Amino acid sequence: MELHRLRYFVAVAESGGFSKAARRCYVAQPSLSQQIIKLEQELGQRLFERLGRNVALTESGRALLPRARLVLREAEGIKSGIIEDVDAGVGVLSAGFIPTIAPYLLPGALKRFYTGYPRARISLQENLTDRLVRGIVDLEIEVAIMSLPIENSLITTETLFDDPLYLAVSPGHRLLKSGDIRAKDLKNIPFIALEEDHCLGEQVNNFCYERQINPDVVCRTWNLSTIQHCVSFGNGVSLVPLMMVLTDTTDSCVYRPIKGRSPKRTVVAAWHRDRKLSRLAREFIGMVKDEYASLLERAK
Amino acid sequence: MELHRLRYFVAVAESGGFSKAARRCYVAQPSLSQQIIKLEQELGQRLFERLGRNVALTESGRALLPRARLVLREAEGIKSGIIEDVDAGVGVLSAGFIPTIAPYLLPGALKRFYTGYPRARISLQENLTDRLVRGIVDLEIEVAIMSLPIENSLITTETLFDDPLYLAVSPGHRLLKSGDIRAKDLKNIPFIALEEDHCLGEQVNNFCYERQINPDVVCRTWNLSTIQHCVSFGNGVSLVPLMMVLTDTTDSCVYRPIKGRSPKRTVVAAWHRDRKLSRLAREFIGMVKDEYASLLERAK
DNA sequence: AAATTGAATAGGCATAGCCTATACTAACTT
DNA sequence: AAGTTAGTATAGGCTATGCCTATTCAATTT
Repeated sequence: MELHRLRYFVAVAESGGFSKAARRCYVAQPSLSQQIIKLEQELGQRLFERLGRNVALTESGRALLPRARLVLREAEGIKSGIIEDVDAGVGVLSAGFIPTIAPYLLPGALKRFYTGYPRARISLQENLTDRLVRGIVDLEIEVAIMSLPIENSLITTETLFDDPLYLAVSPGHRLLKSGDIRAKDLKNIPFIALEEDHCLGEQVNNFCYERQINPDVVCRTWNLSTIQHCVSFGNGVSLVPLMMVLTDTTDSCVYRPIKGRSPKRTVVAAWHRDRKLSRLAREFIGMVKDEYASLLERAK
Repeated sequence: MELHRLRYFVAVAESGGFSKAARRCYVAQPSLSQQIIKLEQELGQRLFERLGRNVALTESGRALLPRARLVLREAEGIKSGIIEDVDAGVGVLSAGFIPTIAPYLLPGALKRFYTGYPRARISLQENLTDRLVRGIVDLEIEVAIMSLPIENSLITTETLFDDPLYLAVSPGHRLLKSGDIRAKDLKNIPFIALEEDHCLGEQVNNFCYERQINPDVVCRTWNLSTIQHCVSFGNGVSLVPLMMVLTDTTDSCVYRPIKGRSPKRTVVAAWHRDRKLSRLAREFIGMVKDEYASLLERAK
């Protein structure tokens, strides 16, 4: 089944003759006759009744005509169609988030995205950094929102913002009584830590190591919200990202910045070095950034 | 836009690589690469990002994929589709009727047809014999229901039935008092005739001429129902086809057969000599015949 | 009967698509 | 770090397909 044969067929059916159809298609009449014959052979059906100088569709021909028109219309519309689709933001974006960002930025970013591009869809993956990196390299993920460092020369990053880490304590904790809190104040205080598989856990670890704090880790967990609950129950303190602080609507914990060289993580968008980001991806990155800015704004 | 390029494109998109796609399509990898490049040129859009051994769809590629699948699916389904359609009686039948048959047989035949072939459609033309003949010769009409004679060597006919002509008189007409009615009884009686452009008018004319009746034609009309009304008002008598008699639900006229060599017309299906009738056409012809038989049956 | 119109057939030609061979590149191994 | 492997792109030759012209055949028109 080839398209030019369908084109010829439709031309004959519409013009009512091989010669007229040939002129319309800018080919010689024998060429067109041959192609019609081949089409008839391919379908195993006679398509026209040739009666002297008149040509009529057979029953099979009548059945073919609307189908042929449909296929041709679809095929001819492909080029304009894909351009329109891209312009209209129709498409699927494969994005990734690390678990210590997703709960806080994804909901708002998603809302912005679907408002701006109602015909687009997102295929989302929430995973640890190394899995996301693998996904990017394997071209399964177009862009991922994660945190530095990323050690992979195949990956390009664009920094979105710095997310400071705040100290989370239970209400009435004794640290709250002493004005500003500094890194050294954390020494020998019961500490709830995130598993080191998470980059955030690693980052907190490094911070403590650099400041020569040896925290008294009473619990390691996989989940920031678990940490939050542990802290609120007075089991210890922790360092949590500002985006979590800003989206915490409970009053179960009290959060304080760390004075001095305060800890932070750098949030980036990451994609394959050699890949040109799609429009949807670029827009989405911007929306994640906007969402964080809007969290800060609302907190004022 | 050619189909094999779309096939290759879909294969690459689905298999995630040019080599794998080439194996799937049973072509060499370079051939496939070339066709993809040509497709990209044709669309003016890059469809894949080639990154080392990985291949990913671009935004345009993602937009193309569902469209390409659609076109291919439609194209591949054409052959089976038209066969199914023909089997299922999907299609359009171009049929013709002469005006002195259509009102009496068409409604019933149509009902049978749409019951038996709900997905079929009829394109109908009601016209005088010579126009229908022209339509058949020009292949605009596949089959026409009309009456002999038909003088055209391009046309084949199949006789469906003989339709006797009955005498129509007003109730209480004096002819009713004298037992059987014979042709000679019509002499010098006011007569309502059909225009001779209608074959029926011609046929009645011939009948009278052959029997050496010289009817007193008080009115010539174009329409059998006008004749009926004229007769019922006592303006004269007429010869009308039995199918009209059988479908007349009023009691405004009384109908009587003509004894002796009674007049009749022969109703036939006519089509182009060299044309093979479609299944729908053959079925339709049968239904017209059935409808007449059923009129006779009901009248018993 | 001659002329005209239109479809089918025959045969040559050009090109599009396919093939093999090879180059090039990236990623994985040792 | 160098070699190996897997995969895509490029080059060049070949074939087959589609197109062309010329011609034949059939039917209708003049």
